[in-house]
Amino acid sequence: MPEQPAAGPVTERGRRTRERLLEAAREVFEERGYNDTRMSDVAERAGVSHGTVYVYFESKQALLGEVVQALLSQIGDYLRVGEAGDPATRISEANLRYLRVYAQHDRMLQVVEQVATADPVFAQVLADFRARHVARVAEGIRRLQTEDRVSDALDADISAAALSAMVEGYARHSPGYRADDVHPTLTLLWLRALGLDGRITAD
Amino acid sequence: MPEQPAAGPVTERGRRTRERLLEAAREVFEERGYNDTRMSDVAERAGVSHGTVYVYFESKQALLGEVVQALLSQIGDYLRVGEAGDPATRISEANLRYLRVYAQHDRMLQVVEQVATADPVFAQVLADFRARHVARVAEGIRRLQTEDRVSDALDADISAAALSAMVEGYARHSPGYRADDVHPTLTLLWLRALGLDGRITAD
Amino acid sequence: MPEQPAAGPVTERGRRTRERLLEAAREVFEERGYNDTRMSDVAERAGVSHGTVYVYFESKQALLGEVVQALLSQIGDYLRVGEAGDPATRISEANLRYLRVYAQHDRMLQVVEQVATADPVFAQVLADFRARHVARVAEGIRRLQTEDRVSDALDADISAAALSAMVEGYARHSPGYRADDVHPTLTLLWLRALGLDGRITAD
Amino acid sequence: MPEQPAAGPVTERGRRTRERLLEAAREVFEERGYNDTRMSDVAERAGVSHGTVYVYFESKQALLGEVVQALLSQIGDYLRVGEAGDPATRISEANLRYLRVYAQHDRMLQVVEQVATADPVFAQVLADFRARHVARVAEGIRRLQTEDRVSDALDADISAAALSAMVEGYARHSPGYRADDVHPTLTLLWLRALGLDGRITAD
DNA sequence: CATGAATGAGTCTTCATTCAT
DNA sequence: TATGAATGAAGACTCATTCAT
Repeated sequence: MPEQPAAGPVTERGRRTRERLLEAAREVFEERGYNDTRMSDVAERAGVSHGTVYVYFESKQALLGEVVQALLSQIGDYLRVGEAGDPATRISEANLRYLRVYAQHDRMLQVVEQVATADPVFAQVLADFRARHVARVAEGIRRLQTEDRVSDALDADISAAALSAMVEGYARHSPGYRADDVHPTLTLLWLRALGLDGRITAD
Repeated sequence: MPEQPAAGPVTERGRRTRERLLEAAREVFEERGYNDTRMSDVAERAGVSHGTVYVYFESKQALLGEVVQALLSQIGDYLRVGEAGDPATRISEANLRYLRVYAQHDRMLQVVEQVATADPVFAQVLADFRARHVARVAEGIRRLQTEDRVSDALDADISAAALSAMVEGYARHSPGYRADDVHPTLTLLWLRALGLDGRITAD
Repeated sequence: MPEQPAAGPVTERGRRTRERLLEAAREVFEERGYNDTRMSDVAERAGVSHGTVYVYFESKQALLGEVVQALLSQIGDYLRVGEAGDPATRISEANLRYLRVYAQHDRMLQVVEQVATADPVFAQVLADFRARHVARVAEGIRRLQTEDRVSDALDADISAAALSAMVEGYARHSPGYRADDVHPTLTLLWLRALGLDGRITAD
Repeated sequence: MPEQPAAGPVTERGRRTRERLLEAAREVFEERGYNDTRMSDVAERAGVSHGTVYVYFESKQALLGEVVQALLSQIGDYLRVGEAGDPATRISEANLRYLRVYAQHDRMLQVVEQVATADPVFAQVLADFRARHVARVAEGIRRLQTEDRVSDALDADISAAALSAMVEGYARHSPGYRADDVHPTLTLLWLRALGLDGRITAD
């Protein structure tokens, strides 16, 4: 009966407490950032004693790890757009979703980045997440290049990284943007950059 | 940004010590991030005693403030491109500079961002810096729109923010990129997005 | 020594759980020492849940108390040598047993001593145990002095304490000794010190 | 100007504070044992703030380390007896010194042993100290065997360990003994055990 | 009997900052 | 100006113990 560290809760009550702690942690991390959050803040927010946090999470870092994992998986799911429709539509939809989900998780993503600056593990998690996203975009661009719908003059990987960064960066640095308002322009930029906006290109 | 202590150093020796401390601070902040840097690390790196740092800087935050101020002003100067040449050339040149200077100050910029997450003052400094940059880009776009060289379908402010974010975001998330290698693709994307690449547009 | 909780276990199952806990405690105490042993370690080793330990033992200290009580009584029994035979033989046999039993319970005895350093109750238990042993030895010496087989120049109590300490101390500080190997020398020293080795003494 | 951890104090004031801390630590460790001593106890006893302790010692363990080192070196010096005089006199003198120094450092030695039970580093330090002592005694016995003044029937190493343990063990387990009172008996036992008491031996 | 969730007192340790010299 | 000794607030983490189920 060896106990794994922070083994999952067995009873329903335990499950709920753990859930409450994760939610509380997400909230408090968002409000104060990682460094300025005390474990007891999280406990208090969850309505439990501060020792209880350590029943479910090995350390502050581990707690953040679980919050981040949940967040990224949630975001990842939301971002996955079906293969249906023409490229422009798919891109448009993807951008809209990105802008929406980013607006929603604004603060928490900032916090993860903050931690990643000083912690290689989180830096890797974030880099991987981003890399997967970019890889999907690059794949799409390559397919369009095969079909001669996107110019081969563009490096698919760099373009994917750049266009993804454009949307992420816009979202990150424009606090309080309204996804539905900015989405048309961003998508238009994206499509025109790739030459997918119906214009006749010279190359 | 926090102000300097009472007055700058008067003697030459003092001036040099202060300079050494600023340089040491920049180095150590880059290596360990803000939070993980101890004032004594900075002192040690500068070859002075622990308490000496406080002779020149009121607090750790003030020290960072001065480092950042110097950094941003240096970057700002470097980024200012002349008004000469056609738009494409100017944009190309601006992007190249941005990619180069970002590569150079990679870490320190990350660190500032890290701090900005938890400190409104630095957040503002960074936001202002970015806003000035974006405003200049937006101004350029608007001028081109006036001249009918850029479609009015694009919102100038959003476009400026997005394209700036594209370059900055690419630089930020692509560790070890070579400015000269990625620059053509990024500039091409930018120009095509604005319709400045010589292609005949449909709108 | 702390007393047992309200009453011993009533069911057979309870008796077995209790036994398992005692054995687990002995093992874990030996492995990690008292302070570094967590109650949950004991529970885990015994294959029961965390809280179960408190069903049978009032506290960590009480648990140790029972382990020690069992240990000392077991050792005490083993050490009791019959009155038969000449003194030299009896002493030889006693030493052999001591060396053997000490080797066996090496760690646990160290642990008790460790605790005794900070806990007067255990210090007393240990002192009493030792005192009983020494008293028996002293009694033997006094008898031999009465019979003029041991010089009156030796203080019986001090000698008893010293010779007992010699064997115990040897055992304690010579990790991995082989009882059968060192026993002859130790016994010889003991006998000669008392003048029981057949040599003609001058006094 | 790389700072070694806990670099030695530079000023006289620092030297004195460090000294006071070491003395305070020795006292408090003796009074409460290692585990029950809080760093703030030491600080308080030394009349400084609790943070100051960490200016001079890296950790609680390191602090104990220094106390022990000082103690053992002090004891070691005191124990070294000159080569002058006949063996019996030298042994007598050595025992007297041992009993005296042990009585003096009673508690602290116990504490070290307590810690050694759970900490291999201290266990080693103690073992080494003891081994050096025993080695010196064994060397003496071997010399006497060469000169035919001690029987070859005795294993020199075992005898040395045993007789040393006899004195140490007596000292350890007889709280409040008076060195001058018990010394004659202990020395007599030692000498007779080795056959150095002027009696004619049979072997 | 057994479980495991919950508690909270207890401490070490860090480090920005102050200050006497 | 420079030093380095001293401070003390702050916070993560441990674990014996309790208790509702």
